[in-house]
Amino acid sequence: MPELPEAEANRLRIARDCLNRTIEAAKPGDDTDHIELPGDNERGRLVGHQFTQTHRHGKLIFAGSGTGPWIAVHLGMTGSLRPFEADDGPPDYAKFLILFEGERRLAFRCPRKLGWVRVVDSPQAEIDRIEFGPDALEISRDVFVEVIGTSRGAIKSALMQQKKLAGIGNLWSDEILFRLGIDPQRKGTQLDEEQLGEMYDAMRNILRAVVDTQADYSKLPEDWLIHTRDEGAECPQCGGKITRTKVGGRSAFHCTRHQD
DNA sequence: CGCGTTGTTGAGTT
DNA sequence: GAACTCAACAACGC
Repeated sequence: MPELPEAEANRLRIARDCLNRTIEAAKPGDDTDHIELPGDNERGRLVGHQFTQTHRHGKLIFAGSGTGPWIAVHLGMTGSLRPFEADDGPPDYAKFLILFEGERRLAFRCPRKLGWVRVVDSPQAEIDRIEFGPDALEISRDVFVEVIGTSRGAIKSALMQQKKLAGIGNLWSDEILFRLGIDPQRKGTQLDEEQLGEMYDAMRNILRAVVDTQADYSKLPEDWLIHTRDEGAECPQCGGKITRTKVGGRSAFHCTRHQD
């Protein structure tokens, strides 16, 4: 589930259903080998506190308060946050559970165990520790142009580097380049200032649009790549052919006719 | 059964 | 030495 818009949709679920309720317990779920979760001490720190605020930076999700500890959550490839009622039971693959007063609970689902949960002092402390760059929806145009325009590697890889720019992953980097007609292999240093400015605008417009749907892809316009990410598919913009290649070790989909 | 996977990391290379 | 590349990680679904 997880790039910036998907993380934002998950953050919203905490903000909507899990604030201002005293935490009675926090505990690991089933089959938690090889996944990073808070230990006894960290879990104990949460008890008796409430979450009163949430925050997101790139793909990182936070919940906490002005006076207590925070949780930091990274969804990995397949993670999600699910508020639920005690009567309904936790979802499958729940790896971490927070029990609030009353019946409300929060589950961290993570079927493939590439995500993690930490107890931290503040969002900023964790963002600094991980050395993530500016959030993709917060970064200024000037900084974006500088950071991406000086990247010597593939433009797609540059957009996905969280230390340059936090929040973009494989799907939305493809969508941005598809919109602009730029080949994912092109180098950042080959793009002029005008192209970089257009990229900044496209990035913001695309991420905002996905956030607005709460990452429900079926609500996105038909001519987006997201609906056609298949080898050999017909390009919804120009009728060209969608091709899968490898860029920076990841699958990249692009139209061989209008992206160059 | 083999392959691919919306993420990151660390070792190796330019 | 910074920037970059790539295989590895875990485990599920097709």
